[in-house]
Amino acid sequence: MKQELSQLIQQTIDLLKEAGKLPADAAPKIMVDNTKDKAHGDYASNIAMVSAKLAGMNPRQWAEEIVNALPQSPILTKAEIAGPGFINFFVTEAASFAVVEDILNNTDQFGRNNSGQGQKVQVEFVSANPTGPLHVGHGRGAAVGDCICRLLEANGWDVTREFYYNDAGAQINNLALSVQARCKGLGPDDAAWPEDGYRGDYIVDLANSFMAGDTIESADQNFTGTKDADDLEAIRHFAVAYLRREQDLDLKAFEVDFDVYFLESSLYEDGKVEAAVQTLIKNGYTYEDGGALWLKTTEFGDDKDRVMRKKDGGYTYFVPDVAYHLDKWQRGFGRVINEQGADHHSTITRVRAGLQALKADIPAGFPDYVLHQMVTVMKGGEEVKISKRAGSYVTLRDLIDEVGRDATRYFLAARAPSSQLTFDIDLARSQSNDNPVYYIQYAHARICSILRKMNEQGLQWDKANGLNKLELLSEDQEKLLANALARFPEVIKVAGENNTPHQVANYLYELASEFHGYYNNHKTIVDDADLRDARVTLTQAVRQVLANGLDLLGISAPEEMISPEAE
RNA sequence: GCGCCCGUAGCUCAAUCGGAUAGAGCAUCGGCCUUCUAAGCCGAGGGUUACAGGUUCGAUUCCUGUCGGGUGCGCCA
Repeated sequence: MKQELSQLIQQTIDLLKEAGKLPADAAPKIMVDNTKDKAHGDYASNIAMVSAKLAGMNPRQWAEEIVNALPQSPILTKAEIAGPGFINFFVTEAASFAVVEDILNNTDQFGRNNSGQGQKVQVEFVSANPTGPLHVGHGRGAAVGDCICRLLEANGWDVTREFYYNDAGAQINNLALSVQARCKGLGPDDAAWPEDGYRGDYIVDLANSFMAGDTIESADQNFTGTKDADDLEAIRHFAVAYLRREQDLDLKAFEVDFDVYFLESSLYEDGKVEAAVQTLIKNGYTYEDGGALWLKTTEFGDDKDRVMRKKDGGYTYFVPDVAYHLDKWQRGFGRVINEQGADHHSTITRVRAGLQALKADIPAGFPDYVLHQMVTVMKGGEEVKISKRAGSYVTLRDLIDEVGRDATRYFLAARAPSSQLTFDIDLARSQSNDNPVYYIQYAHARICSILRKMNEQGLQWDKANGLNKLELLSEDQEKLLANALARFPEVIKVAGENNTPHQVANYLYELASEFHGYYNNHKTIVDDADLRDARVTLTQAVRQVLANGLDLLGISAPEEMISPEAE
């Protein structure tokens, strides 16, 4: 609808140019918005205010010129000038309800577009170190990252989901030492306990498993505990495999799947780290100082240069990161999005600087970053800081166990990533009107129940008849519902462009609210078969959009709700 | 000290690349269950959008500064 109106305005602008009332080279940006107040019509445009200067008139006068020049259109009943110069469009019932047929014809494809044109995009998210169970922050990354992927797919992109494992380095060493200490029966309070060792209960389980000779089957390797507490190398491999499996199970419970698991260690094995370093040296962006090798990141906007190779000969973490992102680029991903916690912010400049210094024709802004802020978990009015299993943090599994997958996904994805998030466990687990997840799902279930109820009464929904009789929908709320449905494609587009899945969540809440209001005020199963078919048809369109939207969030669309009493 | 994010109703948050009278939910108060699921609906009160300037037809949104909260600032990852 907005598209049609935009075209109409464009035609009008062209006519006015021909009439000499606008400079021929004027190209004002045409915007058509939904109105917030139905007294302002169905849609509004600010075109007169934007282009008044070009026409040398005040906005209201100019709006009149535009309205007078508007060509006849079958979708328009009238256009009014209001406020400082808005043009308010009132569209016909037929035009408003046309979206219903569109939805029912396109079913699960409705709202999607092909603006990505099948181009490859890679999204890296979660990327937790295999040193413990996933925590809430990883959960937010998983929810936001997965929703971003779903949005990109809905916008026609060819998406690869990737998880980067830091399976090398000091943290893993620390992990191995911690497990070894547990294998030897030591606890965090013992003098011989490794400094900064991992203290969580899962380390005990891990040590027991190793000493029991368990076999760990993870995605790409099997490892059997050697029961030898002195074999640190065996412990290291076993621990990584064990925790990778644990994280995989967490992600599975969250229904987040990855296409590629990329191991940091493979960058060393394949010589890609060394190759990147040699290129940086060759390009003249490095120097030695104090026994270390430095990268001149200041030439690319950093506030100081960074050490690449430490005095002990090892590389700092961002060096394999640079090699990794070069690899992404070489794999043909013209667009890469990294979803990670805001505490990794400092890496952005370094990685981008390193990529530029490689002189590989990588665009300066590559890759894109979506950073999410911290999550605070509340329960019983108090902040929850620890879980038994992990010790120092709340795990993703804790949340899923407490409130379920759907609610966890919703709450972690329903806020702008750049905002700090308070996760209220009591709210998320409440099966009541307080809880937006259930509110949206309930709207979907209610619509499904309409068909069930009709079936019980021996009535059939005649879809074709319903589509023919949409003109019978004369209630204000019906038109508002249709206008809300028509917004869905734009929500997908905007949320996809901005990597803001929370906009989908907000939209669904609004749509559900519109529906509940309509449902309570107007009976759907009425005696008049034509009106009944028309109303059922409208509600089925609502159901379809709710289902499509919930799918974008990775949340189920139940056909009926389990009543609280049944639990 | 420097970088980044944030500051909107008592609380949790929205506000469609700058649009009309800043919206929801919770909480508070008042209505609605012989009627398709009351897990719901309708209504009321509640705001100097932290503060001060600037840009313009118009600012919660953009710019500058101040204050406040968070986070990062290692030859750790």
